Amino acid sequence: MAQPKKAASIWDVARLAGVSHQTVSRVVNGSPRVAAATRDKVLEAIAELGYRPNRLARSLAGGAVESVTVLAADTSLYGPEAALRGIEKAARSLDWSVQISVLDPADTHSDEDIIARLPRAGEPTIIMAHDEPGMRAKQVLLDTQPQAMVAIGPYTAEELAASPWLVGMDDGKAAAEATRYLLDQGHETVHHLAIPTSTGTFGGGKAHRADGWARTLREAGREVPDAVPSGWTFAEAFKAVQPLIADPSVTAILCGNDHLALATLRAAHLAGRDVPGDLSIVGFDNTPFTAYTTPALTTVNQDFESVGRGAFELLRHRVDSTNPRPKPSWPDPELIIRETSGPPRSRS
Amino acid sequence: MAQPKKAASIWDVARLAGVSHQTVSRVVNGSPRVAAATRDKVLEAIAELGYRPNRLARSLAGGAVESVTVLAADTSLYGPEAALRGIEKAARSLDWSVQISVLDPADTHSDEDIIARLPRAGEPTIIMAHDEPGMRAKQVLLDTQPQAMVAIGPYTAEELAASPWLVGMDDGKAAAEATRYLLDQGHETVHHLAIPTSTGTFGGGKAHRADGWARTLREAGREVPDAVPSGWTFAEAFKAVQPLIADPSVTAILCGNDHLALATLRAAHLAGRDVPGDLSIVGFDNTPFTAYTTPALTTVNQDFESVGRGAFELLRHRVDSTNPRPKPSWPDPELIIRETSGPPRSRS
DNA sequence: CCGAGTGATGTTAACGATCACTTTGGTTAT
DNA sequence: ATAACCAAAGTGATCGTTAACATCACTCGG
Repeated sequence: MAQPKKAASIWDVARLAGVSHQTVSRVVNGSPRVAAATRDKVLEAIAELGYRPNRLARSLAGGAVESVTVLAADTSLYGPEAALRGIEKAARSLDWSVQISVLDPADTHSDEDIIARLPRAGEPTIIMAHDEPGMRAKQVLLDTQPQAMVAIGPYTAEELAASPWLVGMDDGKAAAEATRYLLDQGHETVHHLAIPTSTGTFGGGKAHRADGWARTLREAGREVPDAVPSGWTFAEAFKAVQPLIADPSVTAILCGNDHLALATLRAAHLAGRDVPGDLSIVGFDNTPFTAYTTPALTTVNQDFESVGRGAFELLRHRVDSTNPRPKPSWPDPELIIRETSGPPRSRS
Repeated sequence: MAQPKKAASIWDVARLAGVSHQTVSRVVNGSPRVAAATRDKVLEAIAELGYRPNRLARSLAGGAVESVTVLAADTSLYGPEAALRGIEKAARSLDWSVQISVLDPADTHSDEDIIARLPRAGEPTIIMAHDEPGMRAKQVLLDTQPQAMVAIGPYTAEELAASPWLVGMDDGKAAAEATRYLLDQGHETVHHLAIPTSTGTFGGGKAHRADGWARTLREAGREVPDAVPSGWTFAEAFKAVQPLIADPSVTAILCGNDHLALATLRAAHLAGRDVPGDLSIVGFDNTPFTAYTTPALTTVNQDFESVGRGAFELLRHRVDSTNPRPKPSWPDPELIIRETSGPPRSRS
């Protein structure tokens, strides 16, 4: 206890078992070419010394890679969190180790900063490119080690097919579905409270939520109101949505995610607007809390976990092309209709 | 591109710059004993080759440690997430690298499984011991490498003082404060919907939420109803709380966290019980969404981020005792009164 | 009875960095 | 002029592990 005795190495085990270190290595890695008696001796020594292999040394020595680093910023959102779970599960089932490194959204990381997150050059990496820091990180890794990276984000089928390092879902399609549903309910038009990545520097891709929304309105020959930009937090959303809430001609708001939707619901309640009578609100992501708000939020469910799984499979293929390339799949979004949406109350 | 050309090593840089590998090492690590001209040559070579030091090799060679691994299970709860942010910030500001390894709550990890999470024996580790898998992990690490671990969890001042590897907050005290508040509002007694760790195998510590609640009721001479055990999910909480909702004599429920509180609020609404008229509900943790539900949740705020920071400082002390031992501090819990609590409606 | 094959081990050389020394020159004090 | 010193740079060992190759003792077929 007072003596922080150093951890046993493969050599200590070898000495105690009376064999060479290489034989110990063979036992540890389950090589078949070890006599049963020897194996037992070694295992005994391992147990006695409490030996555990040093993963750093192992991968330095060029052993199998079997480790992924996930770069993510905001893991408090349900989508990324679920995708992460998918990656974890897929990786664990193959005995890969998974490390997560969190990018600070406030901080603007320099390129070196981002690269320094990786334990070594060429470390297999999955990037959650759903927000600004993630998209930055994607660019940096793309320039640095494109062969050992995969990014998750909102992309169309074409984009996915064109870029061998992308995995994602077509958020635009999902937004289109939600918008069409609101139109079908009889709303004149649908307003949009947009997450930061749908607008500004990084936004504008056809697979983005705002794009799917606008496209659908145009196709239906409706007026396309300006999308209202919001920050990621409840407080920012609450503030940003006020003009929409105050405007009685607004009867339906599609929100960029469920957090924005909850803030909108709250704002509507405080302003005395009835939901869904005066105003329909639709969220995005099917975050667990949405089923338990009052009224319960209508939202769009997407299978993030399977996207995470797909990202891991693709990474495995890219790192070692003997692994099969998973066929790109975009899980179909599913609209979950609950209590915050319905037909507009007919004007008197 | 086709050629996944190997990453440049320190030797490649040395050769290109016409110096020894050791000089390159000096430049990279900012040693003062390098001539300016040499430094420039080396930096140029580094830039040209896109060299980045291999962290694995570096820590193998016995360089400064400067890396923490955080073991956590459920990071979707606000508390752990905020604590993690605290660790991240503290670590980054000293240029330590942080890896997170997620324990699967469903899976019962074997001891080796948990240990295998660490990149090497002796890796400095912080464990989020707020749930079952975390508590398991704490035990395992305690047996394996107590000198390089710190655990975060609910502990009393005495427990914290006695165990040099613990950091935490006195949840019992916080629960006591919330319970006293409800009693002061005039409620006969207060019921408790408990998180799994407050009951069962791991529960029962004096710093646990359920304990603070029961203690306060006893001290006030009130009847102490059985705590109602709940799982972690909304669905489990919703189901578990039904008997309390159905019982009209129940006028106040203290919930083990904000998720349970939201489920309780939803259940009360569906059962037609008015909140806070018929029923007061108090949550725990001040999860961001609590300010935006309708009615907004009364809850207990705790400064998780500073606990995370404290954990990192303590770990630094334990790994290298020349670093000062941070004085244990338990940030004071703060009751945030919003709209789900108040005096009971007087019986007619 | 001998050479080839084979299964179980040992030996040596990386891997990419740091650490503890050693060497090389040029100043400075005596 | 010479010892002493110092800054700048190099050399070799080392960290814990795996890969590649070498060795050794058997067994087996001809």
